Amino acid sequence: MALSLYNTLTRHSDPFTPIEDALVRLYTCGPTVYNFAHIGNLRTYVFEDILKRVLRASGLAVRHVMNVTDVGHLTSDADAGEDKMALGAAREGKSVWEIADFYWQAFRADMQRLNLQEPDVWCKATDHIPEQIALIRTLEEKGFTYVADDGVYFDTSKLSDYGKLARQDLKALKAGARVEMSQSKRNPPDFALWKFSPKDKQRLMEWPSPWGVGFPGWHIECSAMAVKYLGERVDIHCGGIDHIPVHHTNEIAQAEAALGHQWVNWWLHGEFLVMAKDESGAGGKMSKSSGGFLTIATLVEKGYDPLAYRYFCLNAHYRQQLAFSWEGLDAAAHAFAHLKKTALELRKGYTGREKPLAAAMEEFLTACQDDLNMPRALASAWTMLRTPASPGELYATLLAMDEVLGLGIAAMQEESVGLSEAEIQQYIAARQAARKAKDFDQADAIRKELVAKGIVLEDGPAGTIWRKA
RNA sequence: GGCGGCAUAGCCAAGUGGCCCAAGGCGACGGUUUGCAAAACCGUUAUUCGUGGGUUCGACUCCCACUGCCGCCUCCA
Repeated sequence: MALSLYNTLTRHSDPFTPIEDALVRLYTCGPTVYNFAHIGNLRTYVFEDILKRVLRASGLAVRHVMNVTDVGHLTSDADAGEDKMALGAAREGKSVWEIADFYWQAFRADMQRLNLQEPDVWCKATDHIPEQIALIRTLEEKGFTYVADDGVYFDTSKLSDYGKLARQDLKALKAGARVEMSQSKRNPPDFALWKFSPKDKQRLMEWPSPWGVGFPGWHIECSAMAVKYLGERVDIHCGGIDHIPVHHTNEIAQAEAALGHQWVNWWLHGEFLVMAKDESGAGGKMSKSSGGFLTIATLVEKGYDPLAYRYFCLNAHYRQQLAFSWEGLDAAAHAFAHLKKTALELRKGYTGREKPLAAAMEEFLTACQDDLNMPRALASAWTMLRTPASPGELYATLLAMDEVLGLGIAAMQEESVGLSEAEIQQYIAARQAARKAKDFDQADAIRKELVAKGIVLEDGPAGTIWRKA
């Protein structure tokens, strides 16, 4: 059993070994809580959940830390742009703290609906201002910072290996720069560790610091909290692929400058969900300005089970862009419904004593451990369901696989409808009588009546059963 | 403009030198079943992997060119 993971740092897949034998220190960049998470954001969290489950299925314990970014960072680089949290607060007529709490809870609800296991530690940026200030002080003492008129900056020219994660050529970066560089920065890639509040107005969120009243820069929170909760060395740090060039690059810079040694061994990044092109030609990355903004709530309104979206994500590899389309989601929803029906059927023959089929499990786990190849793992699950074995064994195997898949097999229930079981049985009996009398018009009328109530009848060898339409 | 990635059946998507005349799912079609259905099950659905060259005994898999699409370089999962 060998787990291999693709490391952005080395650009290839390597056998994974944790620093400490049986404990994996995992840090995943969490949400900025000023709006609902869209399904593109959520794809990354599904990938991280799979990672966690595969680590556990590989016999490793995991300590998982996720941050909540509740400090109002700016909508664009440097001094331009507005505070995202303040924007949200103004939009909804609430305080920034209410906004933060509301959207954090909304995020947790989304996680629950997608069967994402919660982290062991949730940490909010605003609860860790002293830790962030302490980290900036350390950097200052070591000579990595400078104070400009609008904040304290990290001097990237002091690090010889700045940008190693993104493998960016700093000169090329300068040449291609589309953004005007903040006047106060010495080098284009320099980034703020602490920003001062504007002199003419009070910010909704600000704190005193040795350098003046203000708020922490965006990158510093993750480093400060990761060190606090996971120690000076981290096994795996994850996030979306967009974090490679800026956020994670800067996290590495500040953390390694402060610690004086390599900080994270494995960087894993999830690719984007992109919108399939529509007739108007619109498509690409999901964002508020273009390409639509779909949330779990949107999917539920349209009648999809959130887990159908999880299944949809599992059908593609996490390092591959996944094109979202309603047709694609429909296909996943059908597949998921089929799986559910199969599981409920197999469960009838399950006593709780059956063991998972060893060969099938091995094939499944091998796929999971090959850099989380869930499409292959899922394929092996479908193949397993066709192997000659007792329903109980198949169900036991499916349950074991679901430890990783997280499709909620054990919790699946026949869906309830408006009518009681006894009432439905009366309809069935009446139709049965009509059928016996060869009065098929009457039998079909009863069936039609039930369809109108959302119930479908199916005549099988064991009699007539019903299910929700 | 610079950097990176991708292109596999109607759709989604694995595979990345011989096990591939290419996994799995969805859809479609045919069959079993049914009073008719539905569901389920069985079968069929790419001799071929964007196009053109090259390397090799052998390429979907490596190299080059071309075409198309996407992402990053700016807050961003």
